[in-house]
Amino acid sequence: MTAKRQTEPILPPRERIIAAAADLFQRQGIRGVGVEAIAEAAGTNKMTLYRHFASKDELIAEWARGIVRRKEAEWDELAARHPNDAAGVLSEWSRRTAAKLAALEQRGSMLLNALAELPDPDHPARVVIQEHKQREHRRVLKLCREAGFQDPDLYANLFSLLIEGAHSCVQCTGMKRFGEDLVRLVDRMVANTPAPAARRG
Amino acid sequence: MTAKRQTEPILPPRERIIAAAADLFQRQGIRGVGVEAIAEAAGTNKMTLYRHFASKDELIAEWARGIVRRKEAEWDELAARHPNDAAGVLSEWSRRTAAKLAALEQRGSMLLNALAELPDPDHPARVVIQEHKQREHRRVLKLCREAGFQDPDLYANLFSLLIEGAHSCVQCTGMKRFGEDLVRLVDRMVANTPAPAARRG
DNA sequence: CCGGGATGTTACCGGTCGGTAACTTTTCCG
DNA sequence: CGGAAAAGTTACCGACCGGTAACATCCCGG
Repeated sequence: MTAKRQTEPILPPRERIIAAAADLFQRQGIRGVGVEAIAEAAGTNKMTLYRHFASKDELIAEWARGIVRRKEAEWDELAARHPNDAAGVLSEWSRRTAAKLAALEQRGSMLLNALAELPDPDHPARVVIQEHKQREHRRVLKLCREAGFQDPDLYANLFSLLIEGAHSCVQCTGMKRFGEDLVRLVDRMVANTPAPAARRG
Repeated sequence: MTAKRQTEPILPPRERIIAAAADLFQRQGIRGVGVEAIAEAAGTNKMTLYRHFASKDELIAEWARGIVRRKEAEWDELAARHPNDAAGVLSEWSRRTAAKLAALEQRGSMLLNALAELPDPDHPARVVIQEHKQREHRRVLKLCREAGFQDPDLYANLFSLLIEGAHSCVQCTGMKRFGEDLVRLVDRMVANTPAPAARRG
């Protein structure tokens, strides 16, 4: 038995800690879970956690940075998959969002939840998330311009309101089919481009 | 000096406690403030707090019940002020929402924030909020039907997505004019009623 | 094989948390 | 005025929080 337990993935502790934190944050909330529980769930201990992260707040920020990184990579990938089709990118993004929201019931976007749980405007995670939201909105605005909307700012805000609203609405049961209706509404919005500049099909 | 301090309003402690909790919850988050701080901010002490509320969770629930009560009263008042004008009610609601969101910068809806901060599905405040959200969505759906939309379910979801999205977006700086655009979008939606049943001018 | 850095273990720190007991003071009303 | 209910005061409880010190151990590359 030289190999202790290879059942556990051989991921380095740092990434196991972030993965465990992501899981616990989602189920119990960021402030509802202690560092000890995170370390234990990661199959390690508090000391190792503090060797990799200066503080719990920094761990939270790093966890948020990972989510942001993946989200922006997905935007990039989507733009590459639909070249010269800004409307298609927006439509496909709404489709993916709806699918993701249907998968994880309750607890909408952990980025939004983190903003709600961390009111301190100087919290490292908060600035990470807000900067991401600004970049994302600029990207959406650019897409709306490329899609040829007559009022890109208005339509960019419409898109953002719909997407963020969907993330919020999953927390409240009772609103049925918000996922399908989200893509229907975005598709309807996209169909309204009067000058379908660079629309391929 | 028989009257100690009449500078403080003579509200009974119970309401002072809820008011203090509302203020602190908004500025520091629900989980970020302790009962002792709430009692002190209310000009009283922990024992009195616990004579009026069985636990912190029950205080949170009572605070949420107050918000819900006022919100539903405002819906009622709006319906009474615009009789036989469902579209006008929806439009006016978006206007009021935009004004409220502009007033309290950052930290969108405390009801949404509470859902994010209290993941436990059995938390008393959570059920209070979710039941309210269901009632509110039923009300919006009824208004959409009365307004004569061809697809009331879709438009009710659109309205909810826009409103909840606006509450979420105020947490992320950088999205400008979401308030004005919210009312523009709702008015545009309302203008789309093909059968303006009972629309008065 | 051996040495050093990365890990694991245990115990501990001060502080704060939600919640309670016992008791004193105020208030208010019959 | 009298007396009881309500409110205030102080001290305390066990549990947990984020964070650290000291030390044992493992693993891997030179």
